[in-house]
Amino acid sequence: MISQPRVVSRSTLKRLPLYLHLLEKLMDQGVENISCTQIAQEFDFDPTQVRKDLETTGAVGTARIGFRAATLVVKIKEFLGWDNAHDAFLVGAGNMGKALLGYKDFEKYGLNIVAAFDKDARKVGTRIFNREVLPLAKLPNLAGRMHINIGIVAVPAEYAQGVVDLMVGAGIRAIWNFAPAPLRIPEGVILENARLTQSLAVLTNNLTKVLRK
Amino acid sequence: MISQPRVVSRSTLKRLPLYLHLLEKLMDQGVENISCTQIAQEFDFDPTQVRKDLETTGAVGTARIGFRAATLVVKIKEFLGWDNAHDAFLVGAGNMGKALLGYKDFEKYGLNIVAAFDKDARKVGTRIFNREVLPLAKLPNLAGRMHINIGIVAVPAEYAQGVVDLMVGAGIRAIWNFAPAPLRIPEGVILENARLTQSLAVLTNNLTKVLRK
DNA sequence: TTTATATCGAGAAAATTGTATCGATAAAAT
DNA sequence: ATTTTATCGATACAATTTTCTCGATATAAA
Repeated sequence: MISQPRVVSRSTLKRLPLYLHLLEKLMDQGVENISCTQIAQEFDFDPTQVRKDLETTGAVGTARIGFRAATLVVKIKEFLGWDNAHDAFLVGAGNMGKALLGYKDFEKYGLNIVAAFDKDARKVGTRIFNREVLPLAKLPNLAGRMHINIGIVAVPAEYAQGVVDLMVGAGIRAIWNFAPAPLRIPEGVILENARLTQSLAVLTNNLTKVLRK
Repeated sequence: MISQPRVVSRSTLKRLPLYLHLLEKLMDQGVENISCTQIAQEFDFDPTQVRKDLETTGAVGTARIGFRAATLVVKIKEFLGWDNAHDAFLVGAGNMGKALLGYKDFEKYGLNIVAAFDKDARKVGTRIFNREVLPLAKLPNLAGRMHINIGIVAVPAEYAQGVVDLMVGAGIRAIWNFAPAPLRIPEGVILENARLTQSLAVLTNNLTKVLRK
């Protein structure tokens, strides 16, 4: 088992889940082997690009056959860190927070939201999708005791930095941010922004261009 | 007024909303002018990159002063098509659909979700954030009459393609997809995927790397 | 008034990412 | 058994994106 300190591009990393979804769908349909060409066709990608992406996961295929779907799924999951569940805390039990708590598929992707926090006393004590909403003040203690590595930020922009500081202070190593705010984090902590507005920007800009014609 | 058929990179398009959020925050604080250097510092970007991004919107700055925040906001919004509201239909009144319906800020970004649709008879007729859930069968007729350009797909993966086909048939020009499924669309229709799993993949892969150390 | 400094704008250079080519190989067809 | 075809894996090439460099300009300081 070789553990390479590979340099993976963000682009590759973002394509891998697409392949994974497709592979799972195809496996449900009984497909056993799949070629890069097929995958590429599905997404309108270049076959070589797909091959390179798969290469980074360490998967090997055979000529004329392609890759074994089952092996590929395992390899991609391993590579993404989706083979071992990561426990996560979520802060902000608003709409976005609720949607995330209700998103069943996260488990498949190795993410396990074990508790939700909110500073609003009215929300504290309620249950959302079978997880109790706890007071924010309890986060630091619990995060340490439960060895939580991932913190999900689903609060309004103005509170986001405060929540992040609390999380980082509690030893959380990775922040998944849904708030539209630039966040400051110390060296060594991972920050990933999941911003809908970025995606929306691409959509509306393209639409505007098309409509102008 | 010059209407340039500019070639904008996706990357630039995705950074623009970040600048916009920051600008709005700074304007609230009374800031009138801002330099690319300042913006760059906030996000850890290269100042030149910020300057180039802003250039694509047609904004012009002055040496030693920077850009007028108010002008910049207008320019970015214009460029992204966020100055005129686009009406949108949403299909899928599940968790993700509800979260999107409850996301007040979309209005600020020129997106106005005017109706929600679902095929589940139990959901039809209920109201979510002040919008009635309508039967899916009514979508084509209504979309045409109301000149809807944007369709938001928030259904499980297996129904996504069917919903998209319905939308496209109803004259919808742009699809914002939240389902983890590859979608087929005809030439001329815009497809933008807003997939959380991609963002999650980047996060967990990085976290795995850090934890292995 | 003169000098220093911050910033823009434009173009060149570097880095990254994506695409094309080609030999090797394994299965299928002849 | 031989030829054909699909595919992998590696490498070279092209395009795109980011970063660097530099002259021009507007304000502030001396």
